[in-house]
Amino acid sequence: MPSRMIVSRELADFLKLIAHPDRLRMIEELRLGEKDVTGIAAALSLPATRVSQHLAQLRAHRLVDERRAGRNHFYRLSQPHLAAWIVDALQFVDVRNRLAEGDHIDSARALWTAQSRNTSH
Amino acid sequence: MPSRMIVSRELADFLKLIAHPDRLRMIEELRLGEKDVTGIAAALSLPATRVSQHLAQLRAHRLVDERRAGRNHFYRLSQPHLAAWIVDALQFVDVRNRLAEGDHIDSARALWTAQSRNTSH
DNA sequence: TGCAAGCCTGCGAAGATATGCAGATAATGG
DNA sequence: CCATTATCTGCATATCTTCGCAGGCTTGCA
Repeated sequence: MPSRMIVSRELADFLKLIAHPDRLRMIEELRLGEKDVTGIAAALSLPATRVSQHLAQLRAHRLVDERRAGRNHFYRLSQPHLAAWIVDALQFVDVRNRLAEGDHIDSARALWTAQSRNTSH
Repeated sequence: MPSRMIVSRELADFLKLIAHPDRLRMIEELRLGEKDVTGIAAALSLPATRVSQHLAQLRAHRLVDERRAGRNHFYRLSQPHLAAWIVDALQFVDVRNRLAEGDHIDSARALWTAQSRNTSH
């Protein structure tokens, strides 16, 4: 049983799970703490249905924990370090784009690295 | 222009690019140095055509560098640190699987972390 | 020059993903 | 109870990915 094949499949599933612009932004949105579905949707200007569907996927893979309070469902990262690990990936994104499109990446790194809450997405 | 949207798209593209079992194994295979297409295919027991197609994708995003010597094309990671960053992701793969399926993940981490060359894939 | 080895690309079928919409469930406040 | 708010799920369509196969290009060598 080639364990490397099994693990590479699991790893690929995990990477596919987070390899979506909305889900990446959602993960970074939860970086500093929990937030409910409507709050996430509003912060990212996405339809709540879509956010809920993405959350279902993250939930299925145990990437987020859910807490219900009244009719609101609050989500948080089950492993907060995930957000930092993702930001680390920015160093690998195509260098051509970085040079061509200016400092989008650096500014996003700054936004996603900042400790304080802000509203610019 | 919300730079966060732009970056999350680029980041998602990058993650999608590596989110494939074959490509993950190829990246780890190149961890310790360059290898030609046939060598990679043999090491991973994959058809050479498939390896070539995967390499074309990695090449298009500048994740690998190519060196031609005679009829052989040797590839290497353009950013060797990428392999280590990927191994770091193992900490995030679903904990249920880790508990249920034994230590596949730990054994793969050991294999992929080892400094010496070996032939067990 | 001709043939084989090593790679690459184009193409099409099969499979996987994304996403809006409609409908369902659950909690809250009259 | 009934309406409303917040969220979830099922479904159909559109879109993207994967992967084998056929064919093409280049280099090495007889």
